[in-house]
Formats: sequence, structure tokens, C-alpha cells
Amino acid sequence: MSGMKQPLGGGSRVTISDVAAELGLTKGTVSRALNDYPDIAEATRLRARRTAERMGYRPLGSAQAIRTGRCRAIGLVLETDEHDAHRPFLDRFLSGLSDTAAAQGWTLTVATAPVGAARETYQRLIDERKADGFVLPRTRLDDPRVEMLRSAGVPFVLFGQHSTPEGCAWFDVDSAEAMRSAAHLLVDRGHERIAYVGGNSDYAYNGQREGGLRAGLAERGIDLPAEYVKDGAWNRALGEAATARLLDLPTPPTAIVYALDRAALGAWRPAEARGRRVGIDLAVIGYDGDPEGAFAEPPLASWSVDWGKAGNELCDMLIRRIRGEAVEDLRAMMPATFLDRGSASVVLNPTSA
Amino acid sequence: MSGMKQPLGGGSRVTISDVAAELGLTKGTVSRALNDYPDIAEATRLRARRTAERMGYRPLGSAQAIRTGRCRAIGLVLETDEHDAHRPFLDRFLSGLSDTAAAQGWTLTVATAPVGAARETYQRLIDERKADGFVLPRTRLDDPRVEMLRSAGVPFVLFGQHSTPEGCAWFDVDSAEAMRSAAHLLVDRGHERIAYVGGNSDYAYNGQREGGLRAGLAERGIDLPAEYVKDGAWNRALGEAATARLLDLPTPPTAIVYALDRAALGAWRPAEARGRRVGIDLAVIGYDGDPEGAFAEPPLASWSVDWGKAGNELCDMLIRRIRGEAVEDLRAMMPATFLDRGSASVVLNPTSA
DNA sequence: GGGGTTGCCGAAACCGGTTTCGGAACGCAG
DNA sequence: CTGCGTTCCGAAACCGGTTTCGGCAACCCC
Repeated sequence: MSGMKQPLGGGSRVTISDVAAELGLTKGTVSRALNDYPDIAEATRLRARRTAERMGYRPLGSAQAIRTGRCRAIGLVLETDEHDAHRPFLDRFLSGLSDTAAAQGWTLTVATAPVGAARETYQRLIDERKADGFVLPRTRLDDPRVEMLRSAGVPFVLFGQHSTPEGCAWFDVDSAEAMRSAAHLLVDRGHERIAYVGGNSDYAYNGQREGGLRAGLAERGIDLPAEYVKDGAWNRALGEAATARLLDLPTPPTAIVYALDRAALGAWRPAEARGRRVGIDLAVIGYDGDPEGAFAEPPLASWSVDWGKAGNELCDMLIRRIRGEAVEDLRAMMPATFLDRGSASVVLNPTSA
Repeated sequence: MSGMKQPLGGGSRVTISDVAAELGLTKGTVSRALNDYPDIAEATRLRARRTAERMGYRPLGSAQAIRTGRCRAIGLVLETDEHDAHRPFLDRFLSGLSDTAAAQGWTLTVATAPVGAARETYQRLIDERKADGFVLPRTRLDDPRVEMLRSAGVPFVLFGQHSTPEGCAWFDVDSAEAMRSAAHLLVDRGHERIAYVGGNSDYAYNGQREGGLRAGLAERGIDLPAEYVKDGAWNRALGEAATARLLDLPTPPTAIVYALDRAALGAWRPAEARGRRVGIDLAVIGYDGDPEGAFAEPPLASWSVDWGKAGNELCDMLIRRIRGEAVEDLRAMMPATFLDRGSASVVLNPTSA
């Protein structure tokens, strides 16, 4: 009897006592059975599990939280203000986090805060036990959140890297390797004058991407001179300015690699204004896989990051961290995928140098 | 003594018993004092409130939830798959929801689900009491979520309108009024041949925008013939196709109004391919205020929606709904703001007709 | 056959709050 | 002084789980 599942919202839920009564056991025993305690007979465990399933029993998160101290929720605090940020991928990222969380019976608590005042938001979430740990998106090299959470003993996982990663679990996309490949690819297509336009140097990715490009060029015997490096271009307007300065050099580059698609999309206008054509006599490679790049003419070559998978991994790592795994075992890199589109298909013959 | 605030995560939290001990009262009394029960002396109430504040007491959400049945969290289930959707504005929307929630001591629980299988996700969130109610983003005219939650007696607020709004609280942007204004504006600039490219007719906005445009034109004595109406253009590629068909008509329009910026951005290519120039001899107006529109050449005129404010309002309405206010009092419209940019500044002289 | 394990479960405390109930202290009219 | 109604707080139950502790029964070994 009472075998029906609950009709979504309706009155009385199925509690653990109901299950216990149905089984003729006490709720303590049922609890231990469902939580795989070793002092429960295998037969009883199975019987309890099946009956709970049949009755549609779902433990009340808040009730277990009060005793266990865990609410089985991961926290994500998004910093506002930086309206240049993760916007186009946020939904994928959230899906990745949420799906992996759901698969393990966890949920996702999201909050937002102005860039400076994130501390109070974390504090509140922790005090009220709305989250057992946090994913820190867009970690900066010098990020106050890290010290804050580290000293508080709250579990967290970084997305991106920090200047002092001791005691931190982190996940990152290997953009250095991506840039290294980009360098090889351009050189193999005949380029020798290759420039780099960086993004915000508060973030580790900036140095990684420049370093990766430089390393890849060096492996092919090509130098990256200082005048070929522009920095701080983290939106289209700044990308246009940086591109203009590069193209106005006495010996302008034949290829430009950008740390960000948003900046790379700023290549078209200054190029056209100077009689250069992207994809014909100016190679452009971006990074991020921004969907907008597909609509450029020619389409923007870029490195696409699987934000959903990143969310999956980060969530998984965070839950493992919360369960006590050592941070040293919780560090991983994910490769980016090259989108070899028109803007990069400029092949120079050896004599054009 | 013990006047220090808790250092974020550290060991023992301040519980209500601690506060009670400090005051020489019982925890029941303190609880009633903090929750404004009428049988507590005003002096006691104040004393309790101040001591709690001083000691940094923050009630444990899970603990109150178990007795009150409220976890003070609003739920948001994002449907994946529809990758054409709210992407660029999601962060603003989340900020709006989260900020208003936080201001009232609530939090935001986010989950994702494939379009069809949202039911289980809602079910789980309700069963585990991870949310007291839901904001339904992107409500479709015939939306199974509505019937599901309505029959289950779970509080919710629609963003967008539903075919049968009885018993629903809803919030919407007045896009009909926006389109009406767009019609007036175009007619006042000399246009008489004005076309409309709609989006996904599963949503109420589609009919509202077409209806608004039609009404605005009618008020100026202008008809919207059937061949000037294309539908189902909810991304750039589809926008390009619809534009091409309109421009290939024997008597092509001089202005096109799009239900969505994403489609409107598809006007440029087919126009240029036919010797027409947006902003010169073809007026284009979109809707959404997509940031990408600012980078078009000329920039795309559009209607911008304040997603942050929408989030604020929706959260506020939902909390009031959860607290028991009648749905009839929880319905509101918000105007959109016109971004009068280059693509709409086509002024025709009367003789050109 | 007695004593010590071992396996398995019941009983009850506990977590941190909320809510009900009852009664002490006080004021006031008769 | 008595009787009655308020005001205000203490005591304890309660919410739905988890966890500790103790004990009964069966088994094992000598």
C-alpha cells in the first residue's frame, strides 16, 4: 500500500518514518541502511532501498543538512560589473555544473555580487549553509577570494589559475598548448611576421597564451619582438585599436593572434581601412570559440572551449574536494579545440617574406 | 563577551542557543523575538535583535526549513537545447534575481534540464525542498510546466505570457507597445512599405510583436499585407533567408522590423547582395538590445530590455506569491527602451513612394 | 558448556531551529 | 482582598533526518 509516487507538490511527503513503518523497522535503521552503514544486513539494506524507491521517498535536504552539516549544494558566485566576461557561455557552464551536481543528488546555488563586495556574499552563503563549497569562475592571478576561502577552510575549486596554487584545487583549459599549436600552424602556412594581442593581464590565461605562442614560434626559429605584442585588449574596441597600431608598424605582421575572440573581431575594420583583407593577406586567429565569430566574413578561426565539460569537471572536483580528497589530486587541464576557419587560411609563398 | 563575528568558515557557528544563553532567555523566546511574534515585550525584542546582531548570529536555513517548510530559496530551471535563447542576457537576469533575493534573505537555486524532461528536475527540487517556488523563464504559449506546477500547488511566476493565464502570476515586457512605436517612427520617417519578420510562434511575444506593429501601422492608415510577414526566424541564418525572400518580392519593403535582433543581424548580407544598403535605403529595426547589434555597420536600431530589472521584479513577485498574495495582484508589464541607431535612420521623401 | 566475538537492529539523543501550551506575574475592577 | 484578564516568558514537543550506544541472538573456539 501507499505505493504511489507523490504528485509533485501535494500535501504530505513521504518521510523516512513512513518507510520505516512500512518495513517494520525504526527510522534509525532505515537511515543507516540507505546510507550504507556497515552494520546493516545486506538483505535489510536491499529491502529498505526497494521500499524507499517504491514509496517515492526522497530525503529532505534541509533535514539531513542540520545533522551532517552538508546541504549537498555547490555555490557559484558570479561577479557582476565585468560585462565583458563569460556571457555567451554562461548557460553552457551552468548546465555543466548543474547536470553533474544533479547526477550525484546535489544542487547548485547561484548568487551574484559586485566585484569588490563578494566577501559578504560568500559569508552569507556559508553562514546559512546554502553551499558546501564553491566554484570560483574566472580566477585572477591575485584573487582575494582565494585567500579568503583558504583561510576559512571552505572547500573550493578554481577555474583558471592563481599565483599561489598551494592548497588549491584547480581546473584550467590548456590555452598555452593551443597557442603553441597556433604558432606552428601559422608558420607552416608560411608566416614569419606574427603578432600577439593579449587580454586582461589580471588573469593567468594572458601570460599563458602569450607564453604558448612565443614558445611555439621559438620552436620554429621565429622571434616575437616587443613591438608585435599589444596587451589589454579585452573587447572589440580595444581590439580594433591594438590591430591598428600593429598594422601601422613599418613592418606590419602578416598574422595576428588574439587572446580573445572579442578582440579578434576588432581586426576587420582597421584592416579594411588600410587595404588589408582578413583571410586573404592578413591571418587572424582568436580564442574562445565565440559564436559571433562564425558570422564574420570570413569566419573567425578560433579555439573553442567546451564550457559544459568544464562545468562537469569543476563540479565533480568540488564534490570530491568537499568529501575530503586531497587538493593535489584535484588538478586538471582540458585541451581546447581548433576551429580552422577562413580568417586563418592565409598561405604565403616563401618569397613573400 | 563573544562579541566577535565569526571568521567565515571556522569551527562553531553562533546558534540561537548561544544567543539565548547570552541573554538569559530560552531559545524559544529568542526565536519568537526575532520573528516578531506579538507575545514578546518590545524591550525584549530589541535586546534580542541587538545581541543577535552583535554576536553575528545567522539562522541556519536548513534548520528553519525543516519546521517551517520554507527554505527561502527561489528556483530557476533553465532549459538547455535552445541554444538560441537568453544567452547574452543571462548574467544580467541572474543578477536581478539574485540581488533581490539576497536583499530579502533569500537565495537562488539554479538547475538545468533538457527541454522535454524538465518535470523530473522540478520534482526533485520540490521533493528535496531546494526551492519554495519557481520563476519560469521564456514561457511558451502552450507550456506544460504551467499546468504541472499549477496543479501541484507550487508557487510560480511566468516571464512571458501563457495562453491560459488564469491562476498565474506573470511579468512581461510590453513588446506590443514597442512595435507600435516602431511602426509610428518608421511611418513618420516616410516609410509605407514595412515588413515584419517574426520569431518562434511558440511564444506569446511573437504574436504580440506582430500585433503591435500591425496596430501601429493601422493607426497611420497603413496595411501589413501577408507577403510582408515572414515567420520562424529565430537566428541569424533564418533571418537572412527571410530577408532575402522579402527583398526579392516584386515590390520589396523599404523597412523591415524583426522580432529578434539575432534575425535582424541577418539583414545585412542579403541586402548587400541585392544592392541595398542598411541604414541608407533599407531601414532595419530589431528587438532585444543584443550587444552585438552595436557593432554592425551601421549599428542596429533595437529595443533594449532591462533584464536586471526583470529579474528584480520577478523575484519580488515570486516571494510575494509564496507568502500568499493573490495572483491577480501579481501581474505587471515593463516597457522596452528604443535604441535609435543607424540602421533605422532612413528618411524617405514623399515622392519616393 | 561457558566465555568472548560478531552481526544486526532498537532506543534514544541530537542537530538548530519553530511552535504550542501553560502558567507566573501583574494590573485592575468589584 | 478576591477574581479575572493581560502580558510575557519558560518548558517541552516537534520537524525529519543522522549518529551513538547498548543489547540480544547466533556463532565460534577451546
